[in-house]
Amino acid sequence: MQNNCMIDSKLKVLQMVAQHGTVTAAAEALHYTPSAVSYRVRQLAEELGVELLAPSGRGVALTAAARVVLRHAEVLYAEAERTYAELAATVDEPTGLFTLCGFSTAASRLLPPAASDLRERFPRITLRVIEAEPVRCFDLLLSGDADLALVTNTADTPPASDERFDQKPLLDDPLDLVVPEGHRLTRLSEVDLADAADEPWIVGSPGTTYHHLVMNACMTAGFTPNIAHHADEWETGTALVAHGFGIILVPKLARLQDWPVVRLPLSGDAAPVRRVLAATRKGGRDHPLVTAALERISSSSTLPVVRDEA
Amino acid sequence: MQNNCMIDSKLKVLQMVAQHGTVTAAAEALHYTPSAVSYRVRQLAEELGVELLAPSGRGVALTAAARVVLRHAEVLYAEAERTYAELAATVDEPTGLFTLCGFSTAASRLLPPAASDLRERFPRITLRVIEAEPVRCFDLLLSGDADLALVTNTADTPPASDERFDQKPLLDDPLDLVVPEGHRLTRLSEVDLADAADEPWIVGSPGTTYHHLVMNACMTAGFTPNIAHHADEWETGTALVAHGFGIILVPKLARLQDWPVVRLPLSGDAAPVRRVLAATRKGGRDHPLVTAALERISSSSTLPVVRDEA
DNA sequence: GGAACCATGCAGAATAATTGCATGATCGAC
DNA sequence: GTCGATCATGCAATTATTCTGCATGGTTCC
Repeated sequence: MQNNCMIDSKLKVLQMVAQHGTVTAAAEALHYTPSAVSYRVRQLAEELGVELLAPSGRGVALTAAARVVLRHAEVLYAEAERTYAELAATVDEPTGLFTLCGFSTAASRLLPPAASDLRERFPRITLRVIEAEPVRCFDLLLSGDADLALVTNTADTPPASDERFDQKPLLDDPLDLVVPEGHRLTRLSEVDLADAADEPWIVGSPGTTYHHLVMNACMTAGFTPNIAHHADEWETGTALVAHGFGIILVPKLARLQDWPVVRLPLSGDAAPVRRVLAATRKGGRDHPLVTAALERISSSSTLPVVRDEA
Repeated sequence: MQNNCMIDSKLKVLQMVAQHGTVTAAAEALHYTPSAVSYRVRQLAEELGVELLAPSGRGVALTAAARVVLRHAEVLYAEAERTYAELAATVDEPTGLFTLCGFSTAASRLLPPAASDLRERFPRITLRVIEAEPVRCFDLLLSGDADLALVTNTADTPPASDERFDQKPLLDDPLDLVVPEGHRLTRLSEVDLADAADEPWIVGSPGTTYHHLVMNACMTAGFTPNIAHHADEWETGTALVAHGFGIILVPKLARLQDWPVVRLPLSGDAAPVRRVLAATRKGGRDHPLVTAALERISSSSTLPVVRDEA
C-alpha cells in the first residue's frame, strides 16, 4: 500500500505525539529525532494559528485545539484510506508494499497462507508479514507500517469506537482443554468446561490476556479455577500438563509440540472462544488487498467464521 | 485565514490542473512554473501508484484515477475547512489574513462596510478586499486567495451542487427601471415591468449576465424587449438613457452618476431581482469570520435578505 | 510549413526539513 | 536537598526536497 501522501505529514506527527504521549516516543515511532517532531508540530501550530502543545511536567500535553485538530484528522485519514482503496480497485495491477501483521498464532497459522495467496493473485505487490502483539499491531497500522492486522481484544487495545480504526470480527477460535494422556476426562464422550472445575489449572501471568481469558471462561462456566501454576507460552504450559502439573486451555489455532497430552474439544454453551478481529485503518476495509486477504483467511479456516457486519 | 496546511499541496496542484485544464494555467494560478506543476503531479501519481495525467493533444487530460482522487479531495478540503472554522471559533483572538471578494457592485457597496466592521471586531486580522467577476471569485476561493465571495449566478459559475463550494443566497437585489427625466412612466404611481414593453431597451452585450438577466425579466413579464443599444456598464447605459436612447434596468445596489434620469422601483410579481450569493469553500461557511461578515452584510442591507437555508 | 502553444526533462539554485548536540526544566530516588 | 534520568526545545550544519530557467519534442491552427 502507498504511504500517506494526500494528508500533510505534520498531522501524522501530531497524531503520533497524541498516541505516544511524548515527543520522544512519537519521534521513535516515526523514525525521526525528537527535535524534528518538535519542529514540525510547532510549524503546524503556526500555520493553524493555534497552540497545539503545552509543557506539562517534563513532557507535553495536548491543548483543546490539538484535540479538535486530531478529531478532524481522523476524518481526513479515513477519507484518504477510502481513496487509496478506490484507486487500488480501479487499477488492474496493484503495486507496492502490503503488510500484514498479527499476534503470534495468527501470524503463524493464518497470515502465511493468506500472504502466499495474495502473492499469487497480485504478483506486483511486495508482501510483508509482521508478528506483533495486538497493541503494537494498532501502532503499526497507525504509523502505516502495516495495512491489515489480526488481533484479539485486550484491555490495552483501542475500543471499537476508536475512529482511527475499523475492527471487524473475523473468526472465533474455540479453546480446547489440554490434559495428560490417560487423564480421566479423556474417557468422557463429551467434555464441558465445568467438568474440569476441580482440576489444578495452569494459566498465564496475572494481567495477561490469556489469564483473563481463562478466568472469564471458568467464571462463566460457574467455578473459580484452582490455579496451580503460571505459564505464558503454550510450550511451557503443555510441558507442565504432560508432567501432570495441571491442565490448560489452548486455542484451536495454536499448534502444540509433540507431548504426551490430549486435546479435548469443549462442548456446551459456555465453551470459551478467543475472538479474532481484523483491524485496518478507518476507511481501509474495502481495499481490494484487504478484502482479498480476509476472504482467503475466512474461506480457508476450519474455524467458525463470524458473519457479523461490524 | 490560514493557508492549506493539513492537506498535501500536491492535491491542490492536481485540483488546479483540473480546474484550469492545462498545466500552464494551473501553474499561473498557483504562482508556480509549469515544470513545477508537472513535477508535483508526477510525484503524486507515483506515490499513489496510478497515472493521473495523460497527454491529450498539446495538453493533458485527467485519467479516471485522477477524477477519483479529486472527488475525494473535495471531501478532504471540506473537512479541513471545517477544522479551520472550528479552531477559529475556539480561539479568543483569530489571527491572520481574511480576504473578501465580490463582483463590482458588491465590492463597492457591501464589502467595505463589512470589512470595516470585521477590522473593528477582530483587530488582529488583516483584511483584504478584492473586486473580481464571479467566475474569478470562485477561482480565488479555490486557490485560497479569498475566503468569502459575493457572487451572482452566471452560466460560467459553478453549479450549486459543486462540492468544492458552499453557495448560500444572501440577498435579493431588485432591479430599478431607469428612464429619462420627464418620461411618461414617471407619471405613473406604480410601474410594472410590462409597462415598459414598448420602450427601446439598452441591455448588455449578448452573452453577458446582465443581458440574460434583462431578457429573462422581460420574458417573464410577458414581452420581448425591443433592443436598441448595448451597454455593459451602468455609466454608459445611464448616459444613453439620459440622452433619450432608451431605458435600462439597474440593480438597486448600483449607484448611478448624476445624470438627468429617474430611477423607478418596479412593482408586481414579475419585478426582477438579481440574487446575490455568498460563496465559500465547502466547509468554510461556519467560520466565525465568515458568519460575522455575512451577518453584518445582511443586517446593514436595506435589501430583502434571503432567509433561505441552502 | 511555420508559428504558437503546451508538457516535460534536466542541471543548477533556492528552499525546506532533519540531524546532532547543547540547554533548561522536571521528576523520582536516595 | 542533590544527583541522575527523562524530556522538550533551540540552534547551526547538513541533507533532502522543491523550484526555476532553459531546452526539447509533440500538437494544433493558420
